[in-house]
Amino acid sequence: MANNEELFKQIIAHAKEYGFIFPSSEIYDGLSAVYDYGQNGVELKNNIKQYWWKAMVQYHDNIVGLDSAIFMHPTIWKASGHVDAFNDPLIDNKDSKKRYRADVLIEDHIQKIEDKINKEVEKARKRFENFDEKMFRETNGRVLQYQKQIDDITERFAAMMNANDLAGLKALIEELGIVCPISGTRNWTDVRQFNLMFATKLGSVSDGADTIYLRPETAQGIFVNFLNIYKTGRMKLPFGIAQIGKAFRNEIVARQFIFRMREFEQMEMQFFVKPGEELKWFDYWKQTRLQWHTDLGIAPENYRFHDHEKLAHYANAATDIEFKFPFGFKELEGIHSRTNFDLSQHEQYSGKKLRYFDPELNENYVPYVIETSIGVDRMFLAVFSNAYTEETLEDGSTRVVLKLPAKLAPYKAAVLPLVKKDGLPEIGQEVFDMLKKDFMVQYEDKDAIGRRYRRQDAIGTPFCITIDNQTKEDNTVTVRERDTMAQYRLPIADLTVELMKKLR
RNA sequence: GCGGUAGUAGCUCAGUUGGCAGAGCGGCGGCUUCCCAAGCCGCAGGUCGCGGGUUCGAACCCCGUCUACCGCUCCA
Repeated sequence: MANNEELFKQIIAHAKEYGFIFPSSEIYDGLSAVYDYGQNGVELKNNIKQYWWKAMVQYHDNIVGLDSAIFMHPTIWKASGHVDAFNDPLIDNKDSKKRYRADVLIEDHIQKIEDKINKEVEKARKRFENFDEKMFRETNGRVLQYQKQIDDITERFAAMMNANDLAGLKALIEELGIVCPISGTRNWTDVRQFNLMFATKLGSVSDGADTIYLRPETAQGIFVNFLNIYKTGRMKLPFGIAQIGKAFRNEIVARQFIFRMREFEQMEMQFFVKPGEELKWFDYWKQTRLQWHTDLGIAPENYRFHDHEKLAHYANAATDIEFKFPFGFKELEGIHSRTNFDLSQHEQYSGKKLRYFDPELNENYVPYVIETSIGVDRMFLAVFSNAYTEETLEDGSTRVVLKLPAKLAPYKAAVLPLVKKDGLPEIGQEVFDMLKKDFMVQYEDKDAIGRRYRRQDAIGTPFCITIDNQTKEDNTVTVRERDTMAQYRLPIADLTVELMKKLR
């Protein structure tokens, strides 16, 4: 495990040293869990997005794209459930260092009192023949006393939750004598609210509802545009809407480099299907998405499905594609069967009909949805950490090479005159000018050739094109492959076509 | 948020008891070189994470703080 920690640190250091990822605001001491993508990182990231967009939008005639705004009407987040779900009051026990949801602690306490009532009922049932449970519950003194406690607590608890009275919740927990199940003490911190949505203010929304949120997921932008795209695109079920965009979550703890950031980017596709067909399509997307990953040439054993046992309230099936990161298998992509929950919620909150008219059945209904959702940054980390390789060569020397899938590499080729004289740089410039129209290419003529190869290895450039004296005679160049270091000669005129072939 | 560990040049790291802030690699300008880093010459690059305190004097001691990594916790 220590080895993996060391490896992860080296990967992070490499990402910085070679212009892939920098800590945000670094000259001001940085900003926790925010990162910037540097000159090579932005290329790799863009290539990942393009690979996804092509696979989803370009290769499916029934999937279209969308770029919805980050700002959205605040009611959307009430409809989606995020306003409530992202507002948990949390409290820590200072002795056990464990954190709990304050509302859950109180609910558990209420449950304990209910258990006591049930015990009384069971005792009585054994004692009396012709036991009338309803009568007993309504008349037994001890039960009534317990029930009164429950009613009191529930009433005050509900009022506090509605009023967002955090100090009151703490007082209630202390008053009820709730102890930490681990430490057994009542040594609690104050109750704090962790709202996982970032709020900001918009100038003029009616009725003082001027708080708006930075979206915590891109999916809702798709749902609220369902009708627009269905109508204007003349879409027929099943069809999908794909979107790539930033999302923001005020994570309590954001950690592990770019794995969990406060500002991150998602690639989401919502696939609308006929009710009853959702599980068929769920399986289809499960396989299709896994295929997308393994098509990159990354070993399949780095991936596994993790099917959810406990489903969210809106889902009737869910799985994660997990990837073997340097710190273990973690979620890379989620595939969820979200039923018609989201569209139904938006129907209810907006008062608009979000329905599909099915010409075959001659009736309309709210479509079901299969969601595929992958984090761009997590994909970046998966590809990057998988590519990072330290090799010892036959002659005992070492090299660090990023074995990136060629189509994702920041630069596709480097043009390198073998020496900086004899007219070779001039030819190199011509080759560079020819290739740059179709590919990201680098030209470099400083330092010994071996050193330049190593530099290109370190940023994952799959091909190095070397100009030598023979080039002047027959217009051929050496192509050197990154992973094998094998070399072969090609006519300059064939370079573009050959590169295209290799990058498909 | 709690605990542990760390922060000195772009990177990796030395820095003795408190006494002129260093090395290797890398970068830049040259030289050399016809195929895989560590040949030669030269140059640039630092408020020792930040703030305060102790001291004649602080990279070093004390306090605070920020950031990162690991563990706990959280993750519709």
